Amino acid sequence: MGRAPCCDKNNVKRGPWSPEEDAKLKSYIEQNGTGGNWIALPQKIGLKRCGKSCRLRWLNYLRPNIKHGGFSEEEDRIICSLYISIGSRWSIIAAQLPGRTDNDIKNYWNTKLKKKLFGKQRQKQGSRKGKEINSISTISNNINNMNQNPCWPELPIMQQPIQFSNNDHTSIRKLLIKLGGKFSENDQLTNVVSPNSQYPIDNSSMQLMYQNHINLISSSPIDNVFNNMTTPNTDPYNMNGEASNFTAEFEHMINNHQQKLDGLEFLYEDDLFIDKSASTSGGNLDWESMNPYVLPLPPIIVSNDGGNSQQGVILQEGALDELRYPMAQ
DNA sequence: AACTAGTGCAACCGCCATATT
DNA sequence: TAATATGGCGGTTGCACTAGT
Repeated sequence: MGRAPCCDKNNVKRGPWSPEEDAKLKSYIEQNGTGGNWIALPQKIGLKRCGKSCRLRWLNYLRPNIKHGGFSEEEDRIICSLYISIGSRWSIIAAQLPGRTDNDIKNYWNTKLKKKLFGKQRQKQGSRKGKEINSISTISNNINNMNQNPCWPELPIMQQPIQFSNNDHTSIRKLLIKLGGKFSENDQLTNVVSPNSQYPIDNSSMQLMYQNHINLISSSPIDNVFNNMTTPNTDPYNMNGEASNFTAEFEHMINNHQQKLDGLEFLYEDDLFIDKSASTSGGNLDWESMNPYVLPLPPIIVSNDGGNSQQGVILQEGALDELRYPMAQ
């Protein structure tokens, strides 16, 4: 038993919007707002459209300050780095790109960026001995698998925001809540302390940690982003174990989630840096020991008192593991 | 000129989360 | 508290357009 449809599909118009419909919807919302009820809106203004369709049309096309097409190199970098970090959370990615809609970014990724990155990789692949990638569908299947079973630990908290302002953490907040977290009263990501209390951290530290990661990608031409993931690196870790090397992150991802990477061999050729044997022999590396090499693990409070005593991001018990080891869920 | 394959994008679908009754 | 309505999101589809043959 499915749910009743939100509208009578036989009595609503579908397909492309006419300029008249656009004008009706736009002028009504500009004058009256949405009224908080999209479903009722089309009847109010005499449109034979589903409320959801109206909402989509407004958000993706009619809303003021929408940018279409013409993605800049900088936007490319941001999209790629966030996609690599958090996967296909288009709404969160869109929140970092003013004027862009999630739909636009999704389309742009699916039609251009993905091919730009993975297509290049494919070209490289073709010139190598050994494994073959025969078709674009193999690649897209691989990407789909990655989406469904994200291979890397999800660390969205520190990685997402381009700017760590005090008043705009909406998307991060939503994601955290999705992951089981909750916010303290003042609703700010400040004064966050790790469970082991070794990293008291403030906003600027968070900013720095995040930028270390994001800059690794965003400082390079976009075409090099993927190369950074797979090109052998003679010094994958720096001596301080700082979280500044994307290759290390990728290695970690592969080492810890080998079983999830079936079919992704094109990402890690035999002659690359990865010691696969070490990864499959039951030696799941502990996150804490790996972490200094990989990514700045966001310090998180595990709440034992319902989150009343401290400011910051407070995760319910169990949510921490889900955050750190999503594959185990 | 006609056909085919590829591309880009708007719109739809279905699921899940949240709000309301 | 359960049922229902609505919002929001990511995945997918359909179609117009373009390029290649």
